[in-house]
Order: sequence, then structure tokens, then C-alpha cells
Amino acid sequence: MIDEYKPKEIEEKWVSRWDEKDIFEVDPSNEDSFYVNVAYPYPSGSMHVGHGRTYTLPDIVARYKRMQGFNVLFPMAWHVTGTPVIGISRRIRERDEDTLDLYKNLYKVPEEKISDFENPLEIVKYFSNEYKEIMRRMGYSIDWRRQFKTVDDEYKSFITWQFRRLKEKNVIGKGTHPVKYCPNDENPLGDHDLLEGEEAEINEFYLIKFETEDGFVLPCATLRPETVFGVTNIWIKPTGDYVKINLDEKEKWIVSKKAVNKLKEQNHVVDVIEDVKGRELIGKSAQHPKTGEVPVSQGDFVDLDVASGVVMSVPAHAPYDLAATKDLETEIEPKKIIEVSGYDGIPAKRILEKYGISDQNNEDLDEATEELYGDEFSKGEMVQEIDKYGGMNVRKARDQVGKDLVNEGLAEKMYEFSEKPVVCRCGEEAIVKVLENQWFIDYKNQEWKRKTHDAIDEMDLVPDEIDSDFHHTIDWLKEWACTRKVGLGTNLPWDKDWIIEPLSDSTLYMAFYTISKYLKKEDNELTDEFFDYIFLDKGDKKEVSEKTGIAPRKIEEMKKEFEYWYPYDYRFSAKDLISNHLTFQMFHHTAIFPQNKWPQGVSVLGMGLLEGEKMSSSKGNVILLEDAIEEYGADTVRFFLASNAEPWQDFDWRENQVKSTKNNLKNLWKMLKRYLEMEGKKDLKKIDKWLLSKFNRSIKNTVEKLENHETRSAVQHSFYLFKKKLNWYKKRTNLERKGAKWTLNTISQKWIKLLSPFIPFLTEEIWSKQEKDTLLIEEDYPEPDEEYINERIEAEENLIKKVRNDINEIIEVTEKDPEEIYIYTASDWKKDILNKVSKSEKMKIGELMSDLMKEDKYRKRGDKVKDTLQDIINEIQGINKKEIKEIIEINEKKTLSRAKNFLKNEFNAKIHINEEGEGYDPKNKGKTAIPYKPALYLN
RNA sequence: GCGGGGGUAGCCGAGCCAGGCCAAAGGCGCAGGACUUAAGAUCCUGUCCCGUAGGGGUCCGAGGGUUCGAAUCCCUCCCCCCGCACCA
Repeated sequence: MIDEYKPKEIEEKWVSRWDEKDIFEVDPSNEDSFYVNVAYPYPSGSMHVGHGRTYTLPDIVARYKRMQGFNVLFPMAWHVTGTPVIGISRRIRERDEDTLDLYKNLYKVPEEKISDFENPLEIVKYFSNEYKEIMRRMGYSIDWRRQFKTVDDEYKSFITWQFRRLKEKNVIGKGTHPVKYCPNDENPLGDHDLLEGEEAEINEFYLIKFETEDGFVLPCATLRPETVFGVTNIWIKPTGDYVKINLDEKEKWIVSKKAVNKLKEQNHVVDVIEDVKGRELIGKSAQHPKTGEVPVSQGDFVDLDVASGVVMSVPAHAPYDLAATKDLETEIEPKKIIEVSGYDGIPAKRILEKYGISDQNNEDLDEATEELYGDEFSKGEMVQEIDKYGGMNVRKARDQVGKDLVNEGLAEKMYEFSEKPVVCRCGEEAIVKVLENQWFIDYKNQEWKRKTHDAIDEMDLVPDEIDSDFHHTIDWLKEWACTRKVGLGTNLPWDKDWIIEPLSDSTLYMAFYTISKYLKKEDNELTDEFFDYIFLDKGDKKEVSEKTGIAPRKIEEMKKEFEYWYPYDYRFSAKDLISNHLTFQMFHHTAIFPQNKWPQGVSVLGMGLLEGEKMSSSKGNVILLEDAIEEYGADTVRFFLASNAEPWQDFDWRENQVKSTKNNLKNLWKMLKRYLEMEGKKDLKKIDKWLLSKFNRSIKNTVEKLENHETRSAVQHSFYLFKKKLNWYKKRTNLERKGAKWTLNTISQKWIKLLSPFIPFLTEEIWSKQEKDTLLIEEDYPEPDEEYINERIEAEENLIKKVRNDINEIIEVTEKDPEEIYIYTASDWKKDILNKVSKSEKMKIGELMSDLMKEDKYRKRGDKVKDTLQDIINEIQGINKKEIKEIIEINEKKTLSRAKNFLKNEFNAKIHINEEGEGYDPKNKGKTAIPYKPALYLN
């Protein structure tokens, strides 16, 4: 009696059995090592099935490699660095409704626990426990002795060491960076912190200093400093609120009221002297060394919220300015300073004409501006008359003029958003703040980039195509601000006010896993010398021992262990992390480790959809992994996640497909149990050999796909496609035969192993029922037995299948059930033709025909040869030479006779098999037979 | 804008690099049948159009081209998705 498939029971059982035997706790051995790791999770909420996939796929690879005889390390830890849990704690303290709802209702945190979450570390503790429990239930082959949190002292020592070494390599610098900033929260803002303005970039404006006769600076804001030579006037909004200020205790400026705070945030000292209306300024004049004296004009279009609120007018090259000057009472003559091909005379004039714009309120002005700016930037040249910059292309002049003006004290830089508003999640409008003395990692170091490019070239990337993403990211990375003022993490060793931010402290920890299991028991200070010795083979064991208090033997053991596992073989991580984390960790490896410790491979993962929609915890659009396990069982979840898409592709959790996956497993459970109980004898018919041939191909394909982490294809081959073959086999033969029983039993012994990495619980359970005293996970992964792969038998069976399908089709079209079926196989001379065709390179019917006609035996058949030739060409084009060779060798009559009974039962008709020209053939069908496609007559 | 990846039957998705068993794998959905008291599960069959003989027509985002032959190679165009930094 076959008992039922009860996933929950067997899964609980095997989790504890594997545990009891410490199966996944791995230490260095004589076997080859295989080290696979995943980006450690940030445990601030419950796992959903998307997370599940992130860990399931590497686990499948880990289990597969383990069965292949490798000593496999798959570790896990908890990333706690940064601000998210702090923010969550704060929101819980503030009783924020959305947050409480998320944690109580979606994550199902017990009421009494919630208040503990006011302490961020409690959140981490709670969810890392939950993660671990669920990861165990999913059957992940993780060595839990090595787990740690990134706020543990040992880890902090490791990060401290790492940063000191980076500093020694001169890849850490200090600089000034403009950031989006919330004045209310007093914190820089990432895109995810924004309510509005995620698209906004920070533009670098130049404030060009024009001086009024009474000694005030009118700082004209521009993105195009090179146009300073064409300034004819200055725009001030007459209704605008401006102020006179003392700037940096040096200069007196006039700027819009709104600009005051911005200047302060950009590290200026601002003292307001008095308010002034824009109107009061109009009619004055101001001068600049590059332009001379120009009037201050009325500009209604001036936006007081852009930079300084003071604008210079370059009518020759700015459509807005030109349109506005037309409305002025005094006439202003545009001053051309850029030559652009395609624009005669004054470029702005041409573009206004082109768009038919006559006034400053025209809505096409933006588009016209964009077009002209684009052309001038890409094709423009400064006119010859301009001193020093004459003839220079605009692209270059822009940089150069800007730099020179600043150096000469004739301009300042100011940062401003490219679009507004930019609003923080707290509701406050964000500003640009210039952070000074910010520590950064200098990824623009050319030598470092080169080494990292090299490392990527040497690596196995899955899929291959991501290598251009890596190279591109390496080239593009500049300075990365690596410290923060707030958050959890490790203090920067030489400037303790700063905390190393999360993406920077998670770059080398794969190495830390190799020794972390030793460190928890030690209550010692882990010095830089300690890490130098273990990881870099530098220094003296004895000295390290004295400094740390760790026994020399122990230190040696750790060093050996690191060297055994490192470099790692594969790191799995989400695809979108290529542009930061995955590339960072490559950089850090190349900076700190010698080449023989550089990563060997990266395999990227796609994102998750739920019924075709993007999965998102914050929207509640997720299925929790725990719920999925409860409902379907871990094996089903694993099998589905592995087979729904290739790892790097996006997967889609669809309930009906998950259900169907579970049914398939139920069915597999029954099949395997039944077949494994069968006892037979190795007395094989061709159909048995056919199944063995197909099965060994499945093994071959599965292994090939798994090597490339193609879990979806691997499942296709090992399960779905092979199941089809099995179904055909069951239809074709009597399973009560000894030979059939032997075949099914033999195959199942291997099939169960083949599937084990995907569905470890189900397979282990069935394996254990066989009264073997081994664990399936400790068995060897199957290898294809080439001796069983038999092209001839496969071609023969294919012939039978084709004939069956043809008969079927005729029955369907005619809608008549035949009582007798006549099958006529092709004559030998047709096979000769096939032989000739297969040997010719081109399938040109004319050439083949004239070749054939040289021989008497064909010439006397005349037109028949031509028809046959055409049919044969149609039939076999695309079939590979090897298979054609087999087809020629097949004895079709004999082969089909083998299937006579099968066909008889299949169609409930009497079957007659003859060569064409023999036997009953009232409709003279026989002559249409060609090799591999017998003619048919149904009656 | 920059960089990357795509558009394949009702849906999801293989195939494309190495052109020809490709009307195009597999899954889901749908329809019919077998089994069952029934439902479910399982198995079989079908699922672009036409066809009372295994055939024919049209088809792989759109349009051209190369080739005996194109979903696959080349060109042009349209559309979609992802990443782009102080966020894990």
C-alpha cells in the first residue's frame, strides 16, 4: 500500500535528521572545496517567496555540488548596518499606522513583541531568528556555526582592519559632496526617502559675479558659463523679494530671499542686511570684466527659486532671453559669441523663427531652448574674437571658462536641483547641502579600475551578458561616500565620528565566513596583525598570538581554513546589485587580496512578480515564504522557484502553477515509491533500451544545465521532459514484464538522486524507505552512462511514433474509425536516394536529379524518381547527418512489426505491414512511401 | 540623457549566438475523452485558419534586405523593462 505524500511531516523529520548529523557543518578536508555564498539578508521584516528564491537557487547548486563529491560551504549572516531598522523603531515609537499594520498584520508579529521593536536591535534579533527558522525549513544546506551579525565585535574588528588597509592603499579620500538633504530630519536623502522629486538631479550652477555701481554683487546663475561673453543685460523679477546680504564676511551680494538658506547650507556665512524689491534694482547697471557694463532689466519670467534668483541675459544664444528683450523699452542688440553650423547669424533668432515664437510667454520656448542648447553644445564653437577661448568647442569652453572664472574670483559654484519640488517623506522640502570632509572610497583610481576589469575578465559570470554591466559600472564609479553620521555599524577607525555605511562594510565578508566559526568562542581582541596573518599571510604567528591571546595552533588552523575555502566559487546576488554592491566587492577584493584570492564567479538573480505584478512588501503584494511552506510544503516551493524561470530572469509566482507543481510532486512520490519497490530481471526489450537511452540523455542534459546554474532547464530535463518519455513508455509496453520492472527500478534509483537537489525532502524520504543505511544527500550525483545512449533505437522508436501520429491525423481529418490499417514501407532504391541526398552538401534538386539520372536503375524509373527525391528532401531537411545514417540502417518493416500490437490496441484496428508493392493496396498508396515515412491506407 | 536587456500563439515562456525535423519545446488556461457514484487527481487528444488521407495557407513587434531556404543573419523604425549613488 502506498502511503500518502505528507510534505509537512517528512520535511520536519528531515530537517532534524540532517541537523542531528551536522551534515551541513563543513570543515576543510581532502576533498575539493566548493564555496557558494549569497548576499546576506537585512532582517527587518518577514521573508517572502522572492527572498526564498534568492537562497533556494544557491542551495540547489550547493546540494548538487555536494553530491558530486565537493566539500561545499554555504554560509549565512545578517546585515544590520545602516539606518532602516532605526527608522522602523522610530516609526513604531511614534505609533505610525502603516508601520504597525505592516508588522502586526502582514508579518504577524505578536502584539507583545511590537513594543520591544522600539529598540532596533530587537527587530533584528526577532527577524533573524525567524529567517533562520524558515531557512532551515526550506532545507538550505547552511553551516549555521558561521553566522554572525555585522554589529558583532569580531566583525567590527574585521571591518576596521579592512578600512585601515584600504587607507594604506591610498584609495580612501576626503572631499566635499553636494547631497539631497532634509533640513527637518537633518539627514541626507536617498531616492527612497523622497515623496517627490526622485528624478531630480543636482545641477552645478555658476554664479557669475556682476558688480553694481554701489558695490553689490549680482550673482547671475547659469549652467553655461561660456556664454558670459555674450551677456547684454541682467534679469531681475520686478515683483520678487530680494535681499542684500553679507557673504562670508567678504562681499555684499543681492540674491533672492529664497537663496539665502541655500547659500547657508552650501557652506556660506550669510548675514542679511536688508530686504529689497526687485523693482528697485531695475534700471541700475552692473559690470563684469568679461562683458563690461550692462543694464539691469525687468524679467518677469525669472524664477526666484532657482539658485540665486538673478539671471544674466544672453539673447544671441538663449531663446528666452531674446524673446524677453523684445519686450523691453530700450533696444538690446544680441551679441553673438558661438558659431554653430546650420544657424546663420544670431542662433536664437533662427530658432525663434523656426518655431514661430514672438513673445516670452510662448509655450514652445522650452523645446526651442532645448534644441538650440543641444546644437550649441555638440556642434558649437566659440567665435574667434574671444580672447583665449576663441575657436574652442563649446563642450570644452564650458568647463574651461567655468574653472577660470572661479579661480579668478569672478564666479562661485552653487548647486541646485534640476527639477522641483523635491520633498522628503516627512513632508519637508529638501535642499541641496554641501557636506564637507566626507570620507569616500576613490573608485576612480585608474590602476584600481584596471585590476578590477581584469578580475571580471577572469571570472565566470552567469549569465555571460552581465560582463558588460560590470565593465561599465567599473568605468563609471567615481567617489563613493563611505561613511555616515547616523546608523548602526563600525566606526571609521581614524575618525570615530563617522560610521562606515552598509554598502562599504559588506564587500569582503565572504572571507570572514571562513573563520567566523572560531571567533565566537574567543574572547580576544582581534588586532590588525591577526587579520593580516590569516588573510594576507603577513607577520608572525607568535606575535599575533601574544597580542590576541589566541593559541598559535588555533591561529594556524584559521589561516589554513581560509586558504582552503578561498577564493569563493560563486556569489549569488540580485541583478540590480551589479551597479553597486557586486562591483564594490570586486574592487575590494582586488585592493586587498592577491590575485589568487579573487572571486571566481558571480551568478545574478532576477526579481519577483506575483501573478504578473511586481512584488512589494510595502504594498502588501507578497506571499510570505512561511505561508507558502505551510500551504504547499518546502519541496513544492523549491521546485516551483527553480523551474518557473532561469535564475537571472524574473520569476512569477502564480498560484495555479504552484498548485500544479504540488500535484506533480504528489505524482512523482507515487511513481518513485512504486518503481523502487519493483523487482525485475535485466531481460531487456528494445523499448526498455529506448527508455534507458532517453533517461541517460536526461542525466546528461541536467548536469550540463546545472553547471550553468540553469535551474529551469535542469528541471525541464530531469523532470517534465523525462516524464513525457515515461508516459510514452508506459503506453508502449507491459509494465508487468520483468524487464520493464528492472528498467523502471534501475532508472528510479538514479532519478531520485537526479532530483534530490531540487526536492531534497521528498527524495530523502523515499530513499530512506528502501532500507538503505545511507542518506541520499551523501550519495553520488548520477552521471550519464554513454553505453545506454543508443541513436538507432531512438530513431526506430521515433519511426513508430511518427506512424502513430500520421494515423491519428488521418483519423481526425476523416472522422472515421478504421477497421484495418495498412502500412507500406519504402523500397530499398528509395533508401539509396536518401543515402545519396544525405551525402550531398547542397540540397539542390536539379543537381541531385542529374546525378541520379546518370545511373540506369534510376533513369528507368523516370518521373517517379523526381517525386521521391522531392519528398525525401522535404522530409529530411534539418535532420542531422548522424541521425540520417541511423535512419538508413533501420529495418522499417521489422521495427514496425514490433509495434504491431501497440498500434492495434491504440486504434482498435487490424494492422498490416508490408513493403510497398506487396500485399493489399487498393488505392495504390504504397508508392508514396519514403524512408522514415511509410505510406498508409486506412479502411 | 547614459548603460544594459527584451518584444514568439489566450497567458507565461524555450528556440535566436552555430539559418533547414519550426505551426514553433514545456507549463498554465481552455475544450473533448478515459477512469470515478461524483468531484479532484491522473492519463490521452485537441487548442492560428482551411481541409472527409498524413496536406495546404498564414505566422514569431513593423518594414526592407541577404539566402535555394529566415523566428534565427544584416539594415531602418516602433514599443516595453531594468540600473544610474549617500538606499539595503
